[in-house]
Amino acid sequence: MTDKKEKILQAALELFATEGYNATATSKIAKKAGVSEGLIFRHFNNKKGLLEALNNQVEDKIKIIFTPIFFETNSKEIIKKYIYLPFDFNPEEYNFWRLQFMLKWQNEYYNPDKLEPVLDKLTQAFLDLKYKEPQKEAFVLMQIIESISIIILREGIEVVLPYKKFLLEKYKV
Amino acid sequence: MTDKKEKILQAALELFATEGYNATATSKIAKKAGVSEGLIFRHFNNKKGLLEALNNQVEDKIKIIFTPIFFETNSKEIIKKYIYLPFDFNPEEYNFWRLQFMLKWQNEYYNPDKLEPVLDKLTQAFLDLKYKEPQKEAFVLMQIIESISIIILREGIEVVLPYKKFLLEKYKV
DNA sequence: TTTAATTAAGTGATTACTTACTTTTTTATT
DNA sequence: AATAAAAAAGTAAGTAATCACTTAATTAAA
Repeated sequence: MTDKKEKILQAALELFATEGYNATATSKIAKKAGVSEGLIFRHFNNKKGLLEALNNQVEDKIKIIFTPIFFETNSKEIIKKYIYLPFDFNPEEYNFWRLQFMLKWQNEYYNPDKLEPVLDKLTQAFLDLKYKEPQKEAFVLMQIIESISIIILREGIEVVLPYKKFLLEKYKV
Repeated sequence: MTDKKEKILQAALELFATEGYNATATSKIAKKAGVSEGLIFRHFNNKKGLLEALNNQVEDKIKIIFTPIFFETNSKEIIKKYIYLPFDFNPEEYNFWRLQFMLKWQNEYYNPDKLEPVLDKLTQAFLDLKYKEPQKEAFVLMQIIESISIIILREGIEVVLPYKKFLLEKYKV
């Protein structure tokens, strides 16, 4: 990937994540990236291609984040590591995840199955820990962690920092 | 409010909630409402005015939804009624709430204080029920209910219907 | 010397919004 | 109740600005 192509992606991500996809003009992206507007279309065909290039990174990033959990065998550790997730987000990637969460509202990009393996892994853990309804426990915990992720991406981590300890104690992990 | 003004608001709400605010052209709203485009600007000054007119309804609607909870004195009933909330959403108002949740991603319209009285009421209930950290319990429950609300608005109520019973039992209400 | 990267200057289509005008409703006066 | 005047509701046909995207030429790299 050339230097300028990278710059374009970076500028697009920042603008899409803060102003929204439709509100971001390609001219603005070019200006921010310090390139001519035409270069965007040489490298990415059209505006949508830009968004898709950003979206193509999501599977890799999800994999990176969840790999330590998938390799964990101790049930309490699985839940513990999962609770840690949003608090360990790399701030440099806030924009990336912000965009992903925003896109959930555009049906075209919404795929609820993406996190099914995670649900399964958590369900196994709750089952092992003798929870009565492990699948539902897993689902609810995922909703809590998703909510906290969203708050962090929108308002920063400070507001929800106390809930790390609270959740760890609540689930006794 | 005249008949056509109402039609414009209704069309705008539907389009904003499904396609997004920026992706919706005023010409499209006029077409859907069956009025001339100019009438939109006569009644609402500009496109943003349309959005603000819709947003002005939110305080009233929040009040309507939460009033039964605020008048409840029995702590278990408070939590019970709160858990019921998303499952009792009026489908005719799905678009309205969908738009509200979408707008949360645009900083301009995001106000986290709006639900503080609800947090207080739930905190009181958890305190009364001898929970160790009532304020945090209230916060987490609110996140769960918000997540479930979002799923209902995006995918329909069927997917999360089993969690009604599950949550009621989890909180013993 | 061929290929790829890059740009400046366009393009037609669409955008939010305006203007000038007509129609309908409300108000005031006989 | 009838009528005239004023105000509000509504429309058709614009407008300039901006949009995503293209073209033709230039520069740099392989």
